[in-house]
Amino acid sequence: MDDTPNPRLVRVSLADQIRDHLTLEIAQGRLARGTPVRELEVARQLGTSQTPVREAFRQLIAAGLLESRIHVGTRVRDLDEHDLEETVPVRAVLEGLAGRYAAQRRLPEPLAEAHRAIEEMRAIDDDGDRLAYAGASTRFHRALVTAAGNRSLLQAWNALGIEILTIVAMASDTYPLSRSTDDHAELLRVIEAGDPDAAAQAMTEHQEHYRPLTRTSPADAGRGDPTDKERKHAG
Amino acid sequence: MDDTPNPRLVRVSLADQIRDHLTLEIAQGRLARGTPVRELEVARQLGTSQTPVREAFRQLIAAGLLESRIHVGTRVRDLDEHDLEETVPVRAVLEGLAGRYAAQRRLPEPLAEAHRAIEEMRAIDDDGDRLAYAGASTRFHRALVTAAGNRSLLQAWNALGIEILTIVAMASDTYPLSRSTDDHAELLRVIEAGDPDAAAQAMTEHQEHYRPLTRTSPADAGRGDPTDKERKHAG
DNA sequence: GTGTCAAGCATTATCGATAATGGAGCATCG
DNA sequence: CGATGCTCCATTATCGATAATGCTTGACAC
Repeated sequence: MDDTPNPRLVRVSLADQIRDHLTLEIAQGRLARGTPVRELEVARQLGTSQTPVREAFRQLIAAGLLESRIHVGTRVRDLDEHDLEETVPVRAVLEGLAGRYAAQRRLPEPLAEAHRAIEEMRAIDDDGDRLAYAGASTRFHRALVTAAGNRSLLQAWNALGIEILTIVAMASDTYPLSRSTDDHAELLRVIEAGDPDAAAQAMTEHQEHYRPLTRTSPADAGRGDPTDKERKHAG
Repeated sequence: MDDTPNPRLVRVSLADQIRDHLTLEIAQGRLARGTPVRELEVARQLGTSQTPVREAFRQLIAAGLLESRIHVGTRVRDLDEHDLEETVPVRAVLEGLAGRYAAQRRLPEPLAEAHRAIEEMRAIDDDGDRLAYAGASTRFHRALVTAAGNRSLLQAWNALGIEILTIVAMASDTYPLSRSTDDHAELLRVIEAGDPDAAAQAMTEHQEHYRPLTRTSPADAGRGDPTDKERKHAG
């Protein structure tokens, strides 16, 4: 029923592998924005048939990394800082809600998974594998959203395609990893302390860390984004 | 780029038709909870091949209406009141955020679409086609979320599978339609008035209307759901 | 010069068939 | 008797091929 099972146990389908492959191609710039991607062409390159490629495309379209017009073609979406930043207020309200529930319920399994993710983060140096770090970070956040024990919440959060956005963001930025790990550990501590209001606030404010990460052009700073105002309402 | 294009213009794929067909079968009780549904069997019944059925299954799994175990089988998920009620706080925070943005931006197109949806609602009597009403209601809410002008927000909201849940909920309940239409019209009025705080609050509180709709067993009332507390934080 | 139409083309959408997988039940071993 | 391994079966996952569609281009009429 959980549509995001433990990746260490499942994740065998060709579709998922193809999705991850394309994600990396895009994140690391080998597939430029606007480039057309054709199902059959990708299938040929990767030695599969069209079917799993098609499923991968669907996932990437849902995540906003590709765009497609019916019977015309699919291409790499022009994903800019604005797109990444747009997710911040949405994550803020969703994860704020998740923090509140998580602190109330403190489900052992997801919290244990969050701890494991942090261990994984700690094992990566500041100049270590940023890609692996992105994966651990995503796993941490997903664990906390899972800890809320609300299926719909997880569903909405999953739809944001955080893995993919995190990979895209981390592929180009240089946020200090060790500090990020400390931030995450603190977050988990607050949740485990069990104060829902504090947890909600901490989770919401944590999103602030991701904002500068997605802002590479100073021009973006002045845009009239109502996020800050929203944030105080989000938890 | 909008992954929810105007249904009056597109919506031709077999996959979507199959998805809607199965949704109705489930909502109207012809497919009971726990019933196994097989890709090839559905394909045979509907006179298509496995491929579009497969895509429909994916959508329904994402929406929580089906559940599937790899290489084992897919069946109708046991969707109870709790599942429906679970979506309420998530919708509350998302639509609260949407209301805030919508009031700030007041994008003409989505708001016009919201007005059209209300006209469609008004055209349906209290004892009219509840299914058509469910569609109009969903279109209204989607229009408002679209009016927020935040792609990620729409993405997360879409993932909740509101169409489907609304159909499921309305298939069995008897909420007075005319009153519901008035509620929606008032919501739109507040947004068009342009006060972000008021709009956010109105949207969030509107979810309260859906709560009793999903509560058929009094036993649910006492469950320790933190939603009420959350609501005041959600906008 | 501009609008309209049709044919060709690129691409996705769908199809029917085959391969691969996990589970259930039976036989066998300890 | 209980545990273990094997075989068969149901079902999904994948495949290769074909059908259908929307766009583009160029001819042609006005």
